[in-house]
Amino acid sequence: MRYGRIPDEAVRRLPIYLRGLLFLSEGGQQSISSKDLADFLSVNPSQIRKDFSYFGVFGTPGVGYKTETLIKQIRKILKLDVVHRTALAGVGNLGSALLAYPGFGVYGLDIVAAFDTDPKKIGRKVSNITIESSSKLGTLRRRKIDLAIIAVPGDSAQKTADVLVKAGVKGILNFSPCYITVPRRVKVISIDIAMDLARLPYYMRAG
Amino acid sequence: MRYGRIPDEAVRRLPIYLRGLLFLSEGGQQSISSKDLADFLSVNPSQIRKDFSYFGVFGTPGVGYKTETLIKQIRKILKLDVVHRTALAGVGNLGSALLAYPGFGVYGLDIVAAFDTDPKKIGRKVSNITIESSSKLGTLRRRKIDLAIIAVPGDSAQKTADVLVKAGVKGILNFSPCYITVPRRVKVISIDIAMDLARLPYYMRAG
DNA sequence: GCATGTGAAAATCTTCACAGCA
DNA sequence: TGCTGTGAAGATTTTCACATGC
Repeated sequence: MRYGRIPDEAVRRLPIYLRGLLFLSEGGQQSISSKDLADFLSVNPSQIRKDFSYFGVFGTPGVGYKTETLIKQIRKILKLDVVHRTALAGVGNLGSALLAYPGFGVYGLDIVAAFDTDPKKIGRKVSNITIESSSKLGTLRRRKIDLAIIAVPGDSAQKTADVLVKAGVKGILNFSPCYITVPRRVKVISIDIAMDLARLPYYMRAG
Repeated sequence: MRYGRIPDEAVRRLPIYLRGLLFLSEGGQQSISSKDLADFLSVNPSQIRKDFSYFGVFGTPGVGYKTETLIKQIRKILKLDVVHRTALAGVGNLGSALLAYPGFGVYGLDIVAAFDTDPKKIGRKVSNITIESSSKLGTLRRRKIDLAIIAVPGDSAQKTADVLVKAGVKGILNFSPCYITVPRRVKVISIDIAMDLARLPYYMRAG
């Protein structure tokens, strides 16, 4: 499936394309050109074609890409064609919101377990998931859970990551405002909400 | 304050540097070299020096940067030296979590108002903020609120953005899974949580 | 004719390497 | 000596432009 070196940026854009395609495919059009998609997403059409070519995704000259096929191919490249069982570590305000978040399903991601250290929370149900003790994180491998979301306070983020890695998790989405160190085989994507907000004022015009 | 064209990437890194500096300054060291900071953040020291130079931030050869001064300068560049009053649109699960989120204060960002369309929510207090009707969004300008967070469902995100822009907001942090169109003078930064998670499986090793 | 796929060019971003100063 | 600031080199990414195929 790989065609030479693939820019990380291209991987980052693939879910954007997928989201746009899913939206546009609801309109029922059988095929879509790179220009159609580019206009919709406000990006450059060549960029889209080049990105697709990195992954060996090809369309029909003079026509475009078959919408359904394209969606399937992108899903397959991103390994979203199989459901990924995901665990949540830390069921505070943010964690609870993530459990209720409706957007994951679209991408074949399913939060199937939630963990917290607070004894008061353990056993409680949030969005149909029963909160378990963090001491049970070791069961993840047996339960075929390969992704995890860290939504614990910063000071315990690294410790949580260590446990998750030991439990066989292969990818971590980190919401804590901390840099996390893991073995190279594990991928971490970090979202620091405050840091994104912190960039906004810079772009504000005077007045 | 501008020294020639500044890469967007440099702006994106500034809050990362700031976060690291705040952490390291707690240790009490008066000055810090680009290497110290780079090691701590796992980045390249030249990158840091070059980034600083874009903004006219200079250190002392042979010594480094004066920690306190550096923090102040970065805050000023990012316009975080004045408090930014921020509004939240949409007090669902995610919105509530954001209201409770402790990380904004560090960057001088303060959520001072929350809005929702659900009559059942209006008047209720969440994290000490009384939820107001979305019909009151027009009051933002008078209340000196210049930033906003969109945490409404995707299908009303654009409508909400339109109202916010009309109400004088100059920057928007968008959590809805939608592309939002605004006048050029307004900056939008979007965070699509599911999309970030969707990139993870790609990097997973087989097995 | 129309839209793809792709080398080549352009633009951008990162790292190097070193002169210069405390 | 040690670390900065910065031109220049290198690496990467984006865009162009056009030959190719439907």
